This record gives sequence, structure tokens and C-alpha cells, in this order.
Amino acid sequence: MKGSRLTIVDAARRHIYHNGYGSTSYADIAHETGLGKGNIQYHFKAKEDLLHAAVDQQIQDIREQLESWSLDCGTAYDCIERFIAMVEKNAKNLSLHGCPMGSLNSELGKHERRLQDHARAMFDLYLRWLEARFRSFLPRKQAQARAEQLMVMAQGASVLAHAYEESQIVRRQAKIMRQWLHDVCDQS
Amino acid sequence: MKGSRLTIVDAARRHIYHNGYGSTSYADIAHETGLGKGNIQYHFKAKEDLLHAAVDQQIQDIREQLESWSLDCGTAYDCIERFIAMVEKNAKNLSLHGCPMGSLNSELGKHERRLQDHARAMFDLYLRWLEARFRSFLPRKQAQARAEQLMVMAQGASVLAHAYEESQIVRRQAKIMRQWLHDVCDQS
DNA sequence: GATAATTTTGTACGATTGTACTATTATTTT
DNA sequence: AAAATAATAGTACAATCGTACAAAATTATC
Repeated sequence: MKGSRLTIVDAARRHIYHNGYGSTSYADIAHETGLGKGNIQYHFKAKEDLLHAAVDQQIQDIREQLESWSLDCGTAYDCIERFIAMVEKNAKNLSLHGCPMGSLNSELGKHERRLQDHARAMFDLYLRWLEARFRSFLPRKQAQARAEQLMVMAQGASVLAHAYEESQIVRRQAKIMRQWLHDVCDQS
Repeated sequence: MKGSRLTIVDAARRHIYHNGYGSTSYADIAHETGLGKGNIQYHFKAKEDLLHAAVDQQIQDIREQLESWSLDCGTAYDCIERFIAMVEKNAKNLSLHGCPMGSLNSELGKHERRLQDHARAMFDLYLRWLEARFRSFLPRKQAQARAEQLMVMAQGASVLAHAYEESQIVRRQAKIMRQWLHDVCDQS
């Protein structure tokens, strides 16, 4: 039996991803987990705590994911391609609910800047990891720029796919990202 | 003296852009316009009507903007560059509040799909206009793809710039877009 | 100028929200 | 087993929300 706290955080992550932070209430989480509302308050006194816990766990997941990629993949090129493959694999969810990082940051950036500071850390993880891979065959300044550019493409694809509820947009952009990555490597 | 209705829609547009649709209340608009709360309800019976009116006016603005660009610019290349110039010019606002189209679509896509249908029309305007320009020197299928790609870059830049509250991200990406546009033209 | 229509305002209401609090049950510690 | 701590549930409360409605003020129409 999984601990209540973890059950709550899992439900919170899913609900925040699907409905947004502002549209996630204690009642929602209580209903979704089958637990009492007071119980959830016991584990997370304020609503902000719930978000912090959800983001923390997602950060943890991202860390493990990136570590596993670093180990699995031979070349830096393969590593970066693995990132693109992840985007493509998640095309359906991205078109249905947007990017978990991007949409949360967009929402929090509007009127919860303090909370956004935490959510932004997810971007940092991917960006620094990508930059490190690009540095295998590019100088620091260029590696930084390429990492940013790749993340821009991934986020833009998510926004458009979500707006049109059309996963094909993500797949088309993934193809473009691969071609772009190939060209970037060629030039170096 | 500007009509009350227009005053309300203007305030609604600004407030929705800055705070999001979910965090925009009748009380907010009343306070911002100095009008009574009941008055706003008189002009817009339901909150959805307020959003529809705000989106309608924004669509109108976009239409006029695109028409003016079509007239001003000589070549299709110049037209597309004008689009990039607009993104760059709005870098500060994009970093502070995100893209008015993108962030609204992201929010509505989460749990107001019916309203998103309307908001998506803003994307359609830009995409179809861009596609038409690209068709000056590209076949239909490729023109469609290029328009989508450019919009992806613009939206991605907005998301990242908003997440980091860093307008330089938009400016860097605008530079990349210009280079990209140049290359696309060269290849044709 | 009287009458009708429109515009504006203020308030009231039911629903939902985050939070606080108490009581009850389960688990651990001694 | 007894005591203490942690966990769970239910309820209460003030605040805010969208909406409904009635009265007052303004403008238009004849």
C-alpha cells in the first residue's frame, strides 16, 4: 500500500497538469484520491505546499530521466535525440494538455511569480543538461544558444498542438528538430 | 467620451492578458473601469460573453494589422519579416505576460475547450496569412509547414521568455528567425 | 414636457474556495 | 496494556465568485 502522502502528490500532479493550478482545489484532490479533505490539509497545510510537493516530485522524475539518458546513450548526439524522441512520444498528451512545464510556468507567471520561481527549475534542468551535451561538440556560448533553441521548438510545438488539439503538429516539429540537430552537428 | 461597452472590453482584454481568464472577475473589471459591477453585467450577462467580446476585438486588431502589413510591404519576404519584427518589438511584454494568444489558448485548453475554439481563431489568422506569403515562393505544402514552423518558434520564445522573465530570449530567437527566413528563401 | 427605453448602480443569493478547528481512528512507543 | 503520537475525517467560517434582480438615473422618442 502506497503512503497517503504520495497518493496525494500523484493526484495533485495529474490534476494540476490536466486542469491547471488555479482550478485544482482540495475538494478535487480529496475526491480523486478517496481521502478526506481534512486529511489532505493535514499533509499539506497550504495549497502552495501541494504545488511545491508536486513540482518537487516532477523535478525528481526529470533528474532520474536525464541521468538514465546520460548512461544509456553513447554519444551526445544520441542524448539530444533522446530528448526529441521523448517530445515525440508524448505528442498525444502534449496536444491534450500542453507541456507540464510550459503550461504551469505560463499560468504561474501571470499572478503567482513566487511559485513560478520553483516551477522554472524544471526548465533549468533540461536546459543545463542539453547545454552540457551540446558542449561535446560546440563552444559554451553556442551550446547555450542551441539548447535554448531546441527548447523553444519543443515548447512552441506544445503550445500549437495544444491549441489545435492536434498531435501531428508535435510529430512534424520533431522531424524538423531531428533535421536541425543533424545540421548543427554537421556544421561543427 | 468612449462608450462604456468599449471601455469594459479594453479593460477586460488587458486584465485577461495580465492575469488570465480564470483570474479575471466582474469585480476586477468594475474596479479597473470605475463602473458599477451591475453595469458590466448589463453589457455582458455571462462571463463567457466578456471573453468572446475581448477575443473578437483582438481578432479585429489582428485583421487590421495584417492588412496594413500586406499593403505596406513590397515583397512577401518583407511581410514575413514584419511579423518577426512585431515579435521582437513586443519582447518586453512577452517576457512579462507571455503571448496574448498563446497563454490564453493554453489556459482555455485546460478546461474551457468551448471557449478555446474562439481563441484559436487568432492563431488561424496569423497562420493563414503567413502561409499565403510563403506561397509566393513555395508550393502549398511547404508554405504551410514553414508558417507553422515560424509560429512554433514565436510561441516557444514567448513561453521561455515568460518563464524566465527575460526579454533577451525573444530577441535572440528573433535573430534566429531572420536567419532561418533568409535560408528558406535561398533554398527556393 | 411626458413617456418609454436604455443605462447604471447596489445588493442579495447560492455555490465554491482555502483555511482552521475538533473529534475520531490508527499506529507507534514505552 | 497504557500512553502518546500520527493520521484521517468531518465541519465551520470568512471570503470571493458568477449571477439575478430591483431601484434609480439617464437618454431617447414622441
